[in-house]
Amino acid sequence: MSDESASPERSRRRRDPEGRRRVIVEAAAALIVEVGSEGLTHRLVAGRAEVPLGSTTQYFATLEDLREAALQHLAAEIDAELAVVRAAMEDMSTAPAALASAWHAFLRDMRLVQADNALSWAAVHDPHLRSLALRWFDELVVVLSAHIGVRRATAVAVFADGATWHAALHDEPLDVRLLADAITALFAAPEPQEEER
Amino acid sequence: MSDESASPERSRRRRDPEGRRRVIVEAAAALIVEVGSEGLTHRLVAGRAEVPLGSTTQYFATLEDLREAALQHLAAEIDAELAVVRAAMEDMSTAPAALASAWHAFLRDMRLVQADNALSWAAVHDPHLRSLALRWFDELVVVLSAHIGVRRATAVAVFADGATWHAALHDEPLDVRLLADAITALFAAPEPQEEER
DNA sequence: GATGTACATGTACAAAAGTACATCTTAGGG
DNA sequence: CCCTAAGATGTACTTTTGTACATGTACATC
Repeated sequence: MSDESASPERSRRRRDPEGRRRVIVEAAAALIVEVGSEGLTHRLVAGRAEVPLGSTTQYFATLEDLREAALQHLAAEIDAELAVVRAAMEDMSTAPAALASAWHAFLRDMRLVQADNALSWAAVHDPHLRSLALRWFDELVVVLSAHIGVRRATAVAVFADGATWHAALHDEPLDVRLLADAITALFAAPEPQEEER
Repeated sequence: MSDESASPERSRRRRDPEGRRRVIVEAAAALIVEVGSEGLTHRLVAGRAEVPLGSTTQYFATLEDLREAALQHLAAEIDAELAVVRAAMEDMSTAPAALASAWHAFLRDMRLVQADNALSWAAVHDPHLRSLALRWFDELVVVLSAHIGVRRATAVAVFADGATWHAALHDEPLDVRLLADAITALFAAPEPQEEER
């Protein structure tokens, strides 16, 4: 019943290696968001990307390679969203509320939330993906550290991660007020000396 | 190379429906911790439980049923650990530090951490598992709410969840001092009136 | 316009996995 | 001691999947 042949005339498409590769990666990324990286199959990707099965194996030697390319694509998308968060930190006086607002905006994008979930889960059992999964976490800590120190920054990032899972499991983000209150509190948490000996 | 026939004499074991079922569920639970609920297969479970393939299909009509039984088993284990956390809340004066300490103990048990990861991930795409995955979260919120209100309790639970993922992705828990500082701060966060209109 | 190369496409094949089921064996009642 | 139902076991069958590869075709070059 699949409309694989929706356009009976489309017998063969133009040659476009880069475009083809892009389409495949994007389809794989979308599928990972929907079914997880473990549910990925060549045939699913081919169907979603509307390319023949053979194309998915031609551009990626193994399914694992395709998976990784797709996860990298998702990580980049998540990372792009962090630009907003970074901007929220410009004015330190409004930082906690602005950060809460920026994070709330991120949480409203279920696609990104589930992308992060998939990436984190995949990284748990594949250390090779750890740096990818922790990219936004580490960057967030770096950005925040300049203002509130490493330990408070880490606490805020941990809370942000928890909020992401909460949003995924409740199909909607926590209200921005709660985020703001929590982040404000964490900004003011005690920061013990790290260098004391 | 598998020592499937370690005891050449063990041609057939005694009849023991309940024990057999238990062994299968426990093997499945252990495997879910190791490879995730999506990596579960009848043959993997049979191998781990050292029972014939047929036994895994006899006690569970479908693999999905076995998966769910195993996840339920893991949820119960996690839940049991919450008893310690509950105890930490008895003396309110030391509550934040005691809670941090109890949670740190939980995070040191990688098996439980990864069990929680697997459960959460599975629940993201299977709403049927949501209540199972949120069991400890909801219970923690209930316990904390009595002392600090729903909103602060939720913030603490969200942080705890984030800390669980952090531990999983770093192969070790955050230091107990950071947990304590963050939880203390969240205990003191502003709690807006919820009923105001 | 010929031609060769790189890409597009369809098909085939072996391995893995879910499931069904026929066949044995145990244990408890007659 | 016999007999039968419930459980234990091994195997076979079908579907799905990763991957290889043979073949077809567009496009740059001459």
